[in-house]
Formats: sequence, C-alpha cells, structure tokens
Amino acid sequence: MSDRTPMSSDKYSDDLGHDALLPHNTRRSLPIALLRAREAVMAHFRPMLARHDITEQQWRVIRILAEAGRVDASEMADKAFILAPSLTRIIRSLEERGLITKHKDADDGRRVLLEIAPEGMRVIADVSPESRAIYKQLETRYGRDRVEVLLDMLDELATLND
Amino acid sequence: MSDRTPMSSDKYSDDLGHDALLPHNTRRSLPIALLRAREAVMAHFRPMLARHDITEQQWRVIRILAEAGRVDASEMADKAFILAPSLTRIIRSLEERGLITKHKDADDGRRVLLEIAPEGMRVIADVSPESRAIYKQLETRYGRDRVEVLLDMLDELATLND
DNA sequence: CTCATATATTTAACATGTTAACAAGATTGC
DNA sequence: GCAATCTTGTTAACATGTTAAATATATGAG
Repeated sequence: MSDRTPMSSDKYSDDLGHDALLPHNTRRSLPIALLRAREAVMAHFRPMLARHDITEQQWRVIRILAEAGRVDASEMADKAFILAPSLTRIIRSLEERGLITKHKDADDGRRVLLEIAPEGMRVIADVSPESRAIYKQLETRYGRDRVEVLLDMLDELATLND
Repeated sequence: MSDRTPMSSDKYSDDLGHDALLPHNTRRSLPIALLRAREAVMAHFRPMLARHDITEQQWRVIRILAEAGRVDASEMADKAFILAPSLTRIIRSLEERGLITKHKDADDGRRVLLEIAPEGMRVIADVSPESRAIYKQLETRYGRDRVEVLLDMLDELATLND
C-alpha cells in the first residue's frame, strides 16, 4: 500500500523527489499549471479581441465600467486585477482612443474617476456577444458544473492569505 | 426551485446575466480567477526569489536545466512555458550573469543548446530548499489531496484543445 | 544540385508586469 | 493651523508578454 493519493498518477511521479537540492517536478507545480491553464483559456479569446483591436486588459477595464458605472482608479485596479502603474498606462491609452473619460473627483482631489464613453459602449456591444459565446462554448466543453467547482477551488487558493 | 448547481453560491449571482449586451459577471470568470490564484501563489515565492536576485522566469529556466541537463531553446520554451522572444532575452541575461552557458548544436546549426553553469548550480542549491519549503507549506494549508485534484483539473483545462 | 519550403532563433515594436521612488492631496495629532 | 503621516496616482526603470517580421540553417522536390 502506497502513500499516494488516489488522484495522483504514476506518469507524474518525481524521480528527483528524494534530493532536497533539486526543485520538485516542474510538470506538477501550481504556478506553471495555473499559467498553462490561463493561457489555454485566453487563446480562445485573444484572436477575437485582436480583431476588435483591444487587449485583454483594456477589455477588462471597459467591461467593468459597463458593469459598474463610474469607478475610481483604485477600485478599478482591484476589480480588474491590474497593478496601478499598468492601469495608469491603460487609462491613458483608452482615453486617447475615446473609449473612456477621466475626471478628477471633486471631493478628493487625488482620486481619478473613470466612466465609459459612447465609443466604449459600442465596443462593449460588439465584443460582448462574441465573448459570451466563447465562454459558453468553453463551459460546455469543460463541463458547466466543473467550471463552478474549479472557480471555487481557485477562489479558495487566492484567498488563502486573507 | 432554481436551476443553479449546488456549488454555486448566491453571493456570486449575476444580476446582468439577462442582458446579452453586457459581459457576464467579472467575479466568476475563469481568466481572472486563474490570474488571481496564480498571483496569490507567486506572492509566496517572489520575495524569496527577489532576495536571491532572480526572477520567476529565470528560476524556471535554471531549474529545468538542473532537472533535465542540456536542452535546446525550443524544448526550454515548451517546458518553462515561455515564449521564444522572452526566452531569447532571459538566456542572454542568464549567460551574462554566468548562471548558464550557451552552445551551437553541431548537428543543427540553428539550434542553441543550454546548460547550467557552476554558478547556476550554486543558485539552485541556495533557492531549492526554500522553494520546496514554501511549496510544502502551501500544500499543507490548501490540502495535499486538493492540490492534486486542482492540478488535474487545470491540466484538463489546458489540454482541452489537443 | 538547386530552388522552394520549413524550422529555429532572433529582432523589433508595443503592451503589460513589477518594484521603487515621487508628487500631490487628505488626515491626524498636537 | 501645521507638521508628520497616510493615501492616491504617476513616473521611472527594467523584465516579460505578444505579435509580426527578419535571419540563418535544414530539408525536400525536381
């Protein structure tokens, strides 16, 4: 009787596992597995977004503005999971392209309020149906219930430190 | 009686789900969930890697060389999941720092063969025990069995297109 | 053998990630 | 009211991600 869990498969066994000087098997590491999974998912969306001439991050920003209305930069950084310096550049680019507008908060001069512009709404209307269709196809192929389970497991991993 | 799956929680319910013009709820999307989970995991490793003055990608490269011996650039790109242009820059940087060596393949002049240098082995010896310790702690906190389940689910997601 | 094609790597150009430092506007405590 | 401190956003500098194009070498058809 082995000490392996039922889910672990021998084809992934790590021959170097006994040598503490070497790292553990690259093929079964969470960081790379998460990266690969994310890349596989984004591969479905990226060509479509490229046809509409927006990046993944730009899409996240205008999509959140369409969902939530007016939000400040910090809130956007939280929701879109984009670091402040990146967000500064993305906001500049989106504003130059006329997809969003930017105002100073009257109550707090440090804050920058963001709002979607009509041109941005047009992009939302164009991209959203395609995006939903791609996501639904993905859900169907992977299994709708399993997507939910996976989302729960990922959320728990992301909030381990809270 | 609702049509929700048992795993989905009401706090994530999407009020915009009926409007096809709007994207679906940002909080339950796979791309962002994968990003958040990956960031949470890397947050455990990054400070340690920074103390040793290497990036996550540089660590992946020398770690694979320590595991696999001599590999060419394409194989490295596959294993480390790094795009060719990024890999070119990372190789240049690692070679300049003396952590790896680079040779032309005698049989195929296009190929670049990579090998870890003694200085690189020193980094492996320094970083590896710390990396393993961090990973083990993570496994313990999340649950060793659940990590295996998660890895299997992520692998399936990553190979949906094959 | 040679031309066309395919493969491996690099370069270029731009977007984003990452950390540190900075600037400007709020808050707090005295 | 004001100096110390905190918070928000920006800038800087460097590393990586992403796509397209260029370069060099191999391979295959004829």
